[in-house]
Order: sequence, then structure tokens, then C-alpha cells
Amino acid sequence: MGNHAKHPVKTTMKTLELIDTLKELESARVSELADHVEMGKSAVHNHLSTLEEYEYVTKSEEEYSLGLRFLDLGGHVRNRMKLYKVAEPEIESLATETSELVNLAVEDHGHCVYLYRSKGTQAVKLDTYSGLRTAMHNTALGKSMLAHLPEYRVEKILDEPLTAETSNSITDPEEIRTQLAEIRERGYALDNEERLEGLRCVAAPIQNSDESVIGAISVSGPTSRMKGERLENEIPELVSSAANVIQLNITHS
Amino acid sequence: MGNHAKHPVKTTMKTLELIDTLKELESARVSELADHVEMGKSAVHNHLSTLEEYEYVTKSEEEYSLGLRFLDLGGHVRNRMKLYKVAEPEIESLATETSELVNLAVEDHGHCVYLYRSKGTQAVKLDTYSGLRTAMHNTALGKSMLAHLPEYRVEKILDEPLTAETSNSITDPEEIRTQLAEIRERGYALDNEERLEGLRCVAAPIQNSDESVIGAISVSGPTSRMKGERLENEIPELVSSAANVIQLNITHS
DNA sequence: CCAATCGTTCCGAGATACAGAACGGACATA
DNA sequence: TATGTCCGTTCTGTATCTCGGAACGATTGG
Repeated sequence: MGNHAKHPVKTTMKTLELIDTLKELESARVSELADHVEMGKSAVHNHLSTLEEYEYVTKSEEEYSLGLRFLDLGGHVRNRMKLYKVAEPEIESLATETSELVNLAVEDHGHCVYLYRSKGTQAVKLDTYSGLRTAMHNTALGKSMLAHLPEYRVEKILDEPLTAETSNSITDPEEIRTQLAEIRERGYALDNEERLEGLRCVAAPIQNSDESVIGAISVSGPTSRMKGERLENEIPELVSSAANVIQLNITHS
Repeated sequence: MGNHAKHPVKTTMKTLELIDTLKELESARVSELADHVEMGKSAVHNHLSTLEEYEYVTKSEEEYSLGLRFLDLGGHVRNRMKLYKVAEPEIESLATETSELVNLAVEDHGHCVYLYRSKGTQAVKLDTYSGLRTAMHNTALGKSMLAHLPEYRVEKILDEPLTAETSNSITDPEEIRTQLAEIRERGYALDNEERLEGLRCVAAPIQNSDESVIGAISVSGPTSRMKGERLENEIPELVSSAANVIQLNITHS
């Protein structure tokens, strides 16, 4: 679905591109933005002041940046998701049990999107935030979902060039496919420092009654603690069982 | 500041109104939206498919709803805030100490906006989510910030009709002003079931070196636990001291 | 089987977005 | 103080785009 709108609203596209640019630049002045987007100063000014009126951007002193309205809408979107409501308490208790960082993610447009996280008492400090989008192929969360996506979707995702984040990242589609088979076999996925040096994760998918994936949960921790018996049995056991509980609660309501 | 853009981009306004409506309706079909906003079906369709292309809305089966892109942007906005970074660990440990629900909020355009929350082991389950906007006058968070806002801002906020959420809500501007003086006096604010029956909160403001408010933190709990010595001394003590730590860390960096 | 309602496509006239010029303020340099 | 530069903002005309309304095929229900 290379989803191209047949009759796009070009003005809206310009606004959205302005928002994207503002996200990248963190904050910027009118002229700066006008250079990045292909628009004149006056046009950028008009767009920004319209966005400001609706609180989508904030003007602080002399620079514009994205406003808190996005946090509002984002929270609203997450709150509406059944998966989030059902999974949240389980995530919470999994974090307490393991003392590590626990994550909830969904697949969206071929990306792995973090929905929620809960930090156990020893949790590593990561850059992951709710809403963050990462590639599917180098996170345990992504791979666990990929393993249960319909073939045509997997193909489309693995056809894109696979980026490497660390020296352990897997960039060969065939190797990923082998892993996906293993994941289906044993029920959970591993990330062995593929996204971040020193970080290992264990993830299990959450499936619907019709076998389709609706999300995944994971436990992330430093290599020093994620090894041996704990990595091979204890954590996978806890993650799988939590995923199972969520799955049951989702399909029975 | 009734911030009216001088030369608004009307097309963008229509898009934003569509987003607002989509938030209200939770999810809706093309014709349904066309009725709510004053636009024809074709125009709504064009806007929606443009938004969908950028992942701002999702089309599920036969209804449109807001997409996860907002979560991404919202998380990004929050992550950029120094207050959030500095306050987060303090909020976390305050939640552990009190076992209750702890909140971080800022003031934005005359509203109280929740930025983050951490749940202690006994935390009440509330509808508050990151990004939620509430009135300033019937939350402890809001009042603690209001108490340190410049007079012209206070006036503008209290000039608007004050809504009541419960039978304890205060809707008389003069009574609020008396409370604000008390809050300045003792350093923290109380919400005695003013926003929600059965819920009491204690909040303390976080101020900049120039005395301006940059946010507030609060502890919320059920009336059954928030009373007597704990409500009058223990909790206020903990909240104020956490706010103080945050304040120091903010101004020294 | 027809009637109603849906989403989508198409088109042209009326609306409007926007480049570019012009302006005024802020700041630096001389 | 005078002069130059860069900023954000306002203004205006026209080339462009938006959007109502009509038309169409697909669904649904009576």
C-alpha cells in the first residue's frame, strides 16, 4: 500500500512537512524553516501562526517549536487503544517482577512503535519514549511481531534496505527469515545487542484470536544481567506468560 | 492572548478542525465528519486521505481515527523539555516513597497540562493521561501554579466562567484568590475532592530562578488515605522537598 | 429488485495561498 | 549619530488550488 492519496490537499501537505521539519530541527526561526522547506518566508509565517493559534506550535522568544497539543492528541490516541488498557497493568507487574525495563509496542505502517514502558527498580536508562518508531528487524519487539505477520507484509518490510545500528545488527534478509522461523518455534524473540551495544531484550508477541499480531511486549536489560539461565529461561518464561495473560484478556472482552 | 493569526491559512485550519472533530468523535466515517465540520464529502475525503498518507490518521475497516504519529510527536515534544528530564527521576522516587499516584504538570495557554505520572504500588486508577488538559482552578496542580502566575494572567484565567466538577469545586473567583494567598503562604496547594469525588491531592509549584512558575508536581490519593497527619504534614513535606530538588536541578544546568 | 447510503472520482468556477516587494524594528559596525 | 544587515511581518495580484455538486460503482436493507 504505497498509500498515495489520489487528490491530496497540497496546502495541508505543506503544513505537515513544516511540522516534520520542526520536529527534526527541534526548534527554528521563520527564515530557517523557509530554507529547509521550499517556501517563502511569508508562507511559512502564515502557516506557523495558524498552527500557533491552534496550539500545535509554540513560539518561545524568537524560535518556534512543536507544542503540547501533540502530547494531548497522542495520549488520547493511546488511551483509546484496548491493547494499552489491557496490557498496562501486566507491564507494570512484569517490571516489578524483573526489575528491568518493560516495553509495549505495536506494528504501524511497517514500523515498530513503542506504546508504553514501565521501569523496574534497576531499569536501564534508554532513549525510548512512547511513540518512538524503530525498524522492525533489529529489535526483539519488531522481530516477534514480524514473525507472525502475513508473508506479503514480511516481504515488503524485508525488501527495504535493512539498516545496521550496531555491529551485531542483522542486515541480511535471509538471516532474519531464519530467525523468524526460530521465533515462531520457541514463541519469543531475542535482541542480542542488535539495536544498542550492551543491551539485550526478550520479546513475545500478542496475538488475536485469528492469529494476527496486535502487538508485543519485551524486557530490556544490560548484557551483564541478561545472560545464562536468566536470559534463556527465567525472562522468556515471564515475558511469554505475561503476553499470554494480555492475549486472553484482550480476546475475552 | 486571544492569539488570532493575521493571515491564517484557511485550508490548514480546516485540517486542524477535522483533527479536533476526529478526537471528539473518537472515530468516524467520511459523511459523519462532513456533517460535523461544514464541508462537503469530497473535501473531507481529500483531507483525510492526505492525513492518512502522513500517518496522522488511520483508516480501520470503515472508520477513520487519529493515528500513532501523534504519539510520536507528543513523545518528542515531552522529551525535549528540560523540566521533564530533570523531574522524571524525582517523580519516580516520590511515587515509591508515598505509594500513591504522582503527577507532573505545566501551565499552557491557561490550562493545566499533565506531562508525566508515576504510579506507586497503591496508586488510584485515574483517567489522567500525559497531555490531558484540565482547568487551573479545580486541581491542586493548577492552583499551585496559579498562585505564582503574574496578576494579569490570573485575572484572565479567573475571568472565564469557572466550571464545577464535583460539589466541592470552587467556582467563586474570590474564594480562589483567598486560597491562592494561602498557597503562597504555606508553599503547597490542596485539592479536597474538587476535581473528583473521593480524591485528594497535594501539589507544590516548581519555580525558575526569576520566581516564574515552570510547572508543578502533585501526589493524589483516596480520601481514606489522604487525611490527618499524613495529609497535613507528611505528604506536603515530601512533595515540597521533591519540588525543591527539581527546582535546584533545573536552575543549575 | 429497487431505494438508500456509502466512499470515491471528476470538473470548473470561485476562493485563496504564496512569491516577492516593501516596511519597520533590532542590532552591529563605523 | 549614521549606515548596513538581517529579522519578522504586512500587503497585494495572480497563478494555483480547493471544494461543492454531480456522477458512478459498490453495499446494504427492505
